[in-house]
Amino acid sequence: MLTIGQLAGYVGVTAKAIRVYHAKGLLAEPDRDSSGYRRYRAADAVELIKIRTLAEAGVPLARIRELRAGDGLASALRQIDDDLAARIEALQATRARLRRLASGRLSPLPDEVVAYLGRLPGLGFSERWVTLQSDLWLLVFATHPETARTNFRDQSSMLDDPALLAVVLEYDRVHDVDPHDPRVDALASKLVAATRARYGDELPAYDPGSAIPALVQGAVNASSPAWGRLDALLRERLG
Amino acid sequence: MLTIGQLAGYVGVTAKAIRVYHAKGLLAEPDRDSSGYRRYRAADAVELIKIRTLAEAGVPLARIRELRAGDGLASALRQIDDDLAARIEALQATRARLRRLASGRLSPLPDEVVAYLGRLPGLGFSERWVTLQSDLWLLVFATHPETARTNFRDQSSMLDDPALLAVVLEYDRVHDVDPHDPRVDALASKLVAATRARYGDELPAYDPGSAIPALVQGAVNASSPAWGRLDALLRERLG
DNA sequence: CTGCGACCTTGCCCCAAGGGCAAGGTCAAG
DNA sequence: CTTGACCTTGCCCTTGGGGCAAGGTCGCAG
Repeated sequence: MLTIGQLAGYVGVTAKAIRVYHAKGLLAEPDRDSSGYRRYRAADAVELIKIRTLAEAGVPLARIRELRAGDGLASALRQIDDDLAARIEALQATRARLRRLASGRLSPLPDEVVAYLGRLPGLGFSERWVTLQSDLWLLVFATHPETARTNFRDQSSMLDDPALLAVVLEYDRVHDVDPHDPRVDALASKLVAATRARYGDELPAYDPGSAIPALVQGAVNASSPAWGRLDALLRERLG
Repeated sequence: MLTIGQLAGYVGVTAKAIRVYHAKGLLAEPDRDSSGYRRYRAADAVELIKIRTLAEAGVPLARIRELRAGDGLASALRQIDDDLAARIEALQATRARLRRLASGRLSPLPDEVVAYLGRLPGLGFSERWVTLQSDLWLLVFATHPETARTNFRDQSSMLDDPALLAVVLEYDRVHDVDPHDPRVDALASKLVAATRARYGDELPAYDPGSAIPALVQGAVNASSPAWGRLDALLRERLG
């Protein structure tokens, strides 16, 4: 007949854990010897091993108790197995993300982006615009390292075309006007035309599984009612 | 500028979690607007994504804070990655164990073992012996389903040889005698002779990575001083 | 202007699955 | 007989939040 410490040692758990299983009704309390010590038999070890197997699979203790009481065991086991498979996959995905986090430089931004941001004030952009652009590229480079550079070059090259530059500058400027000012509507038309000229009917798509475009646009819209309206107009007209 | 709920929604966490990260010093408190609401910028989203990536990898929040404060980041990330790999393997092992638990019948014991246990009282074995045997095979079948049957047939077939049966019966009987009674010593000699005759110098080995033999023998020894001494003598002479 | 519902704020208590410690009883060995 | 290693119960501590209360705010509709 085993003491609690021996049982714990053999099965590889702590005595405290065994007491917890007793307290939660997972494992039946064994008989006590004359001095009040719990005395276990090998059958208890079998039960304990089963409990640990389930617990290590991440099954909550309360659920383990139910399983041991009632039946429906087989289907529950199948579900636990599926769950376990999902968790393994999730961990592998996390691991991949972590690798990217480790390899991608954690320091702020690529030099070419820093240079781009430095040019903006000289071209007439507001400080607010610079901050917004900095935030945007920070986010995009952090979350889509593979495609960020291509996207960035595409976007930043717009400043080399004086006509496009003027449109973008106007975007910056309408921040503070009334949302229903006719300039907002006019700017929307110009942006639609410029976009069609640049990309045709095939708009460049971000990773559809990502919330980043929504995040960026949400931040932009929230900072000015005029920009919010502008965004609505563009959505409507570009479909 | 984002509110806490928007940030939470975009990154896929709850607002409460973000507040917790603030409280634990993981994420800097952002500026408040005029009504006291927290207002976030895209850079905060980047930080939050990094924090979540680490948290999902199982890194404790306290550790994440240290990592973000001090450096030694690269080696820490490598270690976290190793850790993650280990956890994935452990889960896969657990899954395999779970499968065995599901496929192996959970109901007590194979019929042939039940039949064997039923024969024991008629052969002259004590109730204690029957209990012990039941416990033993329960454990062995639960933990070593592949080899249990072979082991069991080997052991149970001993009862078919009248000479061996007598020795095993005597094992049962010496339970209550004094450990230094000469019968213990004599029985040890008989057991050594019988073992040598049956197996030669090559003793049958259990899975060496398992604690089951120790568990069973520990339970046996603990139940009687005479059996404890018998075990010591056998180890000495066979070991 | 006044709702209304959806948001935000802080503060508090609650959960799982034990860990750790205290205060006392027990056991085996020297 | 003492010592050290066990055992007993009871209580508080931890992690990563969840949930609720009580109150302040927001934007929109009537």
